[in-house]
Amino acid sequence: MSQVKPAASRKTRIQAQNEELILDAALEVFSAYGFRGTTVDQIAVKCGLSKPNLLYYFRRKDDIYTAVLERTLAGWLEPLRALDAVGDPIAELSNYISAKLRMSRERPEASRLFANEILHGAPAIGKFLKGPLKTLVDDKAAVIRGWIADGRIAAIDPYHLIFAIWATTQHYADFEVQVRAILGDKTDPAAAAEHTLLTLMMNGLKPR
Amino acid sequence: MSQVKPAASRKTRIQAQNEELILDAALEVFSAYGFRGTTVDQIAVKCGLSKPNLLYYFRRKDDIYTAVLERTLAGWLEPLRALDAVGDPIAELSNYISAKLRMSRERPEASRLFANEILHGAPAIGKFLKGPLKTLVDDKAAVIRGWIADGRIAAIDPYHLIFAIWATTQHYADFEVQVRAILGDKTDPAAAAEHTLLTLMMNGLKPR
DNA sequence: TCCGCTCTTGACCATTTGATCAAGAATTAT
DNA sequence: ATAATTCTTGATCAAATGGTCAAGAGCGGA
Repeated sequence: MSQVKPAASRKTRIQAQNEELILDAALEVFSAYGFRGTTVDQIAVKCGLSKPNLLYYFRRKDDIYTAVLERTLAGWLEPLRALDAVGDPIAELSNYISAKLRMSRERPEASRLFANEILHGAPAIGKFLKGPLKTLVDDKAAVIRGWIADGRIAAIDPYHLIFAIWATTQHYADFEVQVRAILGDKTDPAAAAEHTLLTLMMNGLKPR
Repeated sequence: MSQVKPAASRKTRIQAQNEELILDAALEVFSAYGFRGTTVDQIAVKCGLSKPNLLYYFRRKDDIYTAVLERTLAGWLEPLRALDAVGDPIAELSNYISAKLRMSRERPEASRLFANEILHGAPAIGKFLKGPLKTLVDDKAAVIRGWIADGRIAAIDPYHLIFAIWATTQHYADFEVQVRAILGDKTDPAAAAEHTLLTLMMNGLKPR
């Protein structure tokens, strides 16, 4: 009786290593094809493991999916968390927009993974949306409302402002093929996008 | 030799009727579950036909999908087409935003269908994006550029302005569950959303 | 009414795919 | 070294699913 729960013991080196391999591959595949559109075998091939081996680490396809979501979720909200009530409103919001645009450019798969999940009714992260996410947004909406009360930015519904920022920034990841189709993938649209969005929103937020 | 191509003859009453039934059902199911996530049987059940009967009208699942896309595509760009170079810029753009928001509210399935298609690389409408859509957007971008040249609105990249409008308005359809999770589905967010977006953008577009 | 065409469906097929399992290979701890 | 544990995989299964087919039911025009 050395241990009450040996099953929950520390992870092996190989375990940690392979789980990371799997989750990296899974993010790519799930974000590209969605949950139903992805086969376990695709993930296995992408990370160089056999299908049964992959299922040794994650018993069900579903487990891989939720694991990827959870791992990605953690960092996703960081920029919003950083929105500081004490800072200058325009600078804070500009920073937030820039950070979100950067994430769209650097981690488009993460954005697409969430987009797909939510688009299909958020079967796996529905509770997260109504819980932690709502809490965070409520919190930051209060911050923005404070700025409005102080007359530092225009009077605008904070929730819809946040939605507008999410929508415009994530658009460049989620709808990338459309953006490329229209802009003709000559230049990286990132710079122009950032300038345009910041101009539009910051100008739009200036107090009356 | 009465007819050279009898195969391409007029549609039967039953044919027209059932094809509509099928496409209506298919829009609902495809928009909710995506292409791979949808089974032919789901569509058949939803419209009350047997699976083989459904496949009598559309030989392959793919055919149903593209038919739905095409039928929906037609009306989708109407609001943008209506953007009139002769009208008042602020009024024209406000109308456009309002129209897009209305579509998000009244036909969210259509929005989600496209969102899913584009999110997954637009395998079925890629050519449409690079062709007709790009042409239309180029055209309207020129209109907006004209307004800017005349000093009637602020100098903003027209393409990214259009993207911003698409993103913010379609967000309410594509990410509906998230919006509801955060707002708590007590009230229809439509009114507040419209007011916020119009304020933000029109204020943001006022000439320097 | 009768004939040809359209429409409908139960049964069936082949493939894909998530998941299992037993047996062997590799690692780790003692 | 060697026993115990962890990893790995070929073979295999059952269910789901896109699609076919032949035969019968229904409809419309002459």
